[in-house]
This record gives sequence, structure tokens and C-alpha cells, in this order.
Amino acid sequence: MKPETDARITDTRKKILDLAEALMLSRGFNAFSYQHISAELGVRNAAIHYHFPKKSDLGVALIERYCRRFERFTQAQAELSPGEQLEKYFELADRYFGQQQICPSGILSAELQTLPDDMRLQTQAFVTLMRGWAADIVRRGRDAGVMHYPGTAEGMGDVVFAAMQGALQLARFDQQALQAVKLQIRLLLGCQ
Amino acid sequence: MKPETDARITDTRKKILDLAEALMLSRGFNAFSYQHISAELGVRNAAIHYHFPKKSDLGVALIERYCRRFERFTQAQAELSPGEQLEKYFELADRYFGQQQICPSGILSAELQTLPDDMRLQTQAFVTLMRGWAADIVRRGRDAGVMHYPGTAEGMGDVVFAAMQGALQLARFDQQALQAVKLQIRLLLGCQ
DNA sequence: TTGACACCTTACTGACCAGTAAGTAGAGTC
DNA sequence: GACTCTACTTACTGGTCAGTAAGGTGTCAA
Repeated sequence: MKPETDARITDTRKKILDLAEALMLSRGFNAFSYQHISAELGVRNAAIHYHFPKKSDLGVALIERYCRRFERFTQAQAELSPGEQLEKYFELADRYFGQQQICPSGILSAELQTLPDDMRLQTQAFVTLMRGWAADIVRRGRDAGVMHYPGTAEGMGDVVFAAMQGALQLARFDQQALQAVKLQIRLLLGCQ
Repeated sequence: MKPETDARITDTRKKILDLAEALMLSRGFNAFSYQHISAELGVRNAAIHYHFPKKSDLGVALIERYCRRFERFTQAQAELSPGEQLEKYFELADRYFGQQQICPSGILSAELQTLPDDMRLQTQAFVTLMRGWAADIVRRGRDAGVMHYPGTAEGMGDVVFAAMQGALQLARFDQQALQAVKLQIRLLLGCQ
């Protein structure tokens, strides 16, 4: 039995992923290069290719990490009330906003047509996770009697997810927009 | 007095703009090149540079055209009822969806950090137009007693705008998502 | 002490990119 | 028939990009 799995995540590899993540969320996947990363990291270009032979390998690894992280995130929130879960969902967006970034699903779906197939599939999985969680929150909110809205939980979840993704993009022009959209969603869910 | 203004819009120039528009909405501004356009148009690369010396000139011209088009669009709808205006707003999105495209404000805000300054300014103007129109619709809808929602018209307008922008991106993964979001927005506005 | 391996480096390739300079063909003007 | 302007062309530059091949170095295990 080998103690591998996550043991082989070297320091450099993690730093590459961290830098690539920041670059992707602020500039987009197509708009950053291995040069951007290697210059910042103080290594040569080929060092990045050693860890991620193709750029799509880096992209897939990034989204996989998002998926794992988001699953840990939802599991950690599992015991909270739906209202608190919604606020945690909002806090995710706040964190992106604070770093002048947008939601990974926003960038990736905007660039989707130019992404390699493996990245597209992985993106789809990530979007499905985020969408599902939004629907879950509002479904449990309604079941618990603390959220009130017409239509289905899936429909309302999609509106919450889509509006938050759009709000992060809007916030690039108007700093207040994210707050405004969060407030309006709370009002629409009848939980404020 | 010269009869200029729009008279100098040649056929080629218009074709370039049309092709660039389609490319931008499906692939993004950074992800298409003058080669894409010239190959499709059967001219040489430099012909595009003749009409649009820098790529940012083409970008600015594109967004300016969007602004003019959107202003004509809202003026043409001025006499309709708020409910009908909302449906026209939705039809805009349907048209993008039908061509596997997303909203220009979606692409441009996602790529914003990599865009030249002149394009950023123009994008801001376009986003302001679209946002304002969404707020106008729901404000007049409430004033006319046909739409009902908590909070401010600006907040509700932002949610509608952001949700539609997000929905077009979501629709790249799930064909039903756009319909679902439109339906939910109608329900939230109490006009269905 | 030797060999294997992880983790880099140097040095390169070929593709693509935006952008430019100089020339040309045709249409319209005086 | 010379002049001018529009709308291109050919031919090129310099930069950036992802990706590769081959070599070096330090660590660790047998």
C-alpha cells in the first residue's frame, strides 16, 4: 500500500495551481500563459510543463480542485440552517469580489467554446455541483418554512445561481451591485 | 454640408463587424483573430487593419454598435406594456441562445481585465444601458400594478439583468436553463 | 557507490498573433 | 490625361505562445 494520492502534491505544484487560479479568475483561462506563472514563481517555463504537460492538464487540475473544495465546503455547511447556508454561499461570492475576481463557472462558461474537451466536461461537473447546492438550499429553506417563493426549487436555485454569477460580473463596473443583488435575493426568498 | 456620417459604412466594413460580432459572442474577444475574419471573408488580413487599424478599434466599434442598436430597441418598445417589454428583453436572450452565443455584457465583463481602456469604457456604457432598461421595466411594472416584488426597482432590475446574463452562460450546459430562469423571473415578478 | 527518480534547467521549434510599410487597381474629378 | 482617393494587396516584423528534447543536480534506497 502506497501512501501516495495527495502526498505527491509538491510545493511548486501547489504554487502553480494557486497562481493559475488567481490568473484564471481575474483574466480568464485563455488570457494567461505559462510565462505569467513561471515569472511570478521564479522558475523556468518548462518547470510548469513538467508538472502540467499541457495547459489543459493545468486547467483540468484547477477545476478538479474547485470541485473537491466545493464539496468540502457544502459538507462543512451541512448542519447549518438554510438561511445560514445561503449566507455562506454569498460569502463565497464576496471572497471573489474582494480579489477582483469572478466566479470560476462564469469565466469557464464564457470561454467554453474555446476550451478543450476535458476541461469542458470538468466544468460541467463543477457547474452541476454549484447549481445543485443552490437548489438544495432554497428547497430546504421552503421545507423548513423560512423561505417563500413561487415555482420550483430548481427554478429558484437557478435564478439564485445565475444572478450571483451575473452579479460578480456586474460588480466589475459597480462596486455596490453585488450587495444589491444579495439583498434583493434575500428579499425575494422572504428571509429578510 | 456633407452627407457623410453613416454613408461611409462600406459593405466590407459591415461584414467585418458582423463576423467579429458572431465570433466575439461565441468565443470571446481575445479568442478570435483577424485571421478568423479575413479567412471567412475571403480578403487579406491587412484589409481588416485598413478598416480597423487596431483590434481595439474593432472592439470599440462593435460595442458602439450594440449601444446604438439597444437604444433603438428600447425606443421601439417604449409604448409597450411593462409585461410586453419584459418579454422583449427575454427575446433578446433567446436570440443569443439560438446562436450558441452569450450576452455581450457577459463576455466583455468576464474578459474585462484584459481589455484595452477604450473598450472598457464603452463596455461600461453598454452595461449601464442594459441595467437601466431592466430597472425601468420593473419600475413601470410596479407603478402600473402588474408587477409585485419587495425592495427597490434598481435591486430587482439588477437581479433580472444578472440572472439573465448568468442564465445564458448556464444554458451552455443545460438547454432548459434559460427557459427555467425566464419562468422563475416571471413568477417572482408576479406577472404570470 | 551506484542507480533510480523527482525536479528542475537550457535551448529550441513551429504556430499564431497584431500591426506596418509600400505598392496597386479602379473609380471619380478637374 | 494627370490627380486623388478608396479599398485593398503583398510582404514583412517582432513578439508571444504552447510544447519538446536533452541534459543536469540533489536525494534516497539498496
